[in-house]
Amino acid sequence: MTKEATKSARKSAPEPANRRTGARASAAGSSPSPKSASNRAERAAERRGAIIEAAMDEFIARGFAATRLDDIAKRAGVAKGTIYLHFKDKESMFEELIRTAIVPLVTRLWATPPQPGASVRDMVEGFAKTFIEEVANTPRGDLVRLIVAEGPRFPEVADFYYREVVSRGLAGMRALIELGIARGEIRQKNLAQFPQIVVAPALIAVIWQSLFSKHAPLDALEMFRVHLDLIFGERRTT
Amino acid sequence: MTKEATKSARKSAPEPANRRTGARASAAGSSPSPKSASNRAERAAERRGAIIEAAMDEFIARGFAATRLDDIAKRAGVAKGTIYLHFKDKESMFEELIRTAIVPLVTRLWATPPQPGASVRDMVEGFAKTFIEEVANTPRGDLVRLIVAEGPRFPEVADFYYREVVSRGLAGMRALIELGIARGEIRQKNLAQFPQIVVAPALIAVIWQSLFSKHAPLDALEMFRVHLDLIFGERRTT
DNA sequence: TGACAATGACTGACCAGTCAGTCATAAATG
DNA sequence: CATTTATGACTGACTGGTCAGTCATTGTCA
Repeated sequence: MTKEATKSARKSAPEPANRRTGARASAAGSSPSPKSASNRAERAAERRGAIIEAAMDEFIARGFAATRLDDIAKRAGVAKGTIYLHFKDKESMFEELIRTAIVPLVTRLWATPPQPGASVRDMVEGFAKTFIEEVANTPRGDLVRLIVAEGPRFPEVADFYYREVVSRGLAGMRALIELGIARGEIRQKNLAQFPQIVVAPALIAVIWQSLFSKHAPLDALEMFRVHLDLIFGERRTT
Repeated sequence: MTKEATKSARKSAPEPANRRTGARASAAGSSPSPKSASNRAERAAERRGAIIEAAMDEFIARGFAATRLDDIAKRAGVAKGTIYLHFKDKESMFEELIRTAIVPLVTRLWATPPQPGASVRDMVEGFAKTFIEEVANTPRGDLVRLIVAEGPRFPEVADFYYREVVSRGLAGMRALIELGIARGEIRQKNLAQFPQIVVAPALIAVIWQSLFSKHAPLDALEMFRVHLDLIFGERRTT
């Protein structure tokens, strides 16, 4: 080791890159005071947010074990001790992180406009479109990969993910499939037993983007459409 | 940390379980015995094998960063220094490990009896059956998860995996799909563009087994059959 | 000013990688 | 063969660096 330590630059992960253009800095500024966050509680919340965001980036880039709290602190623009004012320890920080990140993600996904007149296919496709645009093709997708990666070592996280995302998501999808069957849009009745099948290409897309996209880019949305053609029958106009 | 260290028992991962029945212990006895490894080179190879196996278990259970070489050594019944007689360092050990584990895995998978008279569906189903029985429902499946987990941090591994498994596997699947289309077994012509779709449920199965099977067991093979029904049309007799 | 927030130097556990020494085996010798 | 010498696989205590978590000190708000 010794000098290896220096070789691959001990910098934080890849880089903030797209410093979330102060969006949050002002986000806290819902208060009338124009002079940024002068209020104590506000500043604290702001810091906490910065820590969470920084930690997210680092954990995604390096995984749980290889992430250093010093790096998180540096990236968040905060001293290491500050982290411990907000989180008990590294482990619970990780768990809480995932939890707080998933909720808005799922909310966002289920916020699809109901569109009463739409066909089931359109609903599923709209859902997929949102997922691919908002998750698979963005850093959020890595969150999913992170859960797959660390899940077995963090049963709490895996359980939470199963309860809040997987089981609900599959239940919702199953309902949609049953609706599709009832309406005659879907032939294959057994499909309702395995909603996973409908969702599978979405997961593939997430994994593909973070592992192989540099070797062979994947048009995830088009792939999903072909998949839907299998389920609902062709409809391509192209 | 402090006492945390003790809490979750610093034991190795889950357990060696099948102590390689003292093969070596007896070797120390009278050497003339032709059986077991009495020869120097043989013993070395045996040790190397034990290290690889132990390392595999540990890496799968804990991920790269959290795995301790002391644990690998202990599990392999070898001193830590011995590891360095066989591998340059932890990182290259990990890479070599994956490489040596994948080759036989892939070989095994492609060793499906060609069965000249079989339909394309039967071929794909046979392949899936092998995969699910030999990979998804066994510890080998965790190897796949390990690659997904560590891939981004080990570009070498990801590249290797793409070259040796993904691109070949998809090419083979594409050929099969085209055959299916030519034979009229498959309607959906666009499917050949995305062989990933055919394979997707297999990957889902692997991930499901290691993350969620305790919450809700998944009959992977049945799921795959339903998926094939989508592609080839129903055929269920059950 | 008093109370609380933030800091970052510090501690101690931990662990990858090393290396001087051991000893079973193989080769050389009588 | 029996005995001595050479080999190198194997060992595990040790080193140097790293990093999670602490806490005395310093800064800031109300």
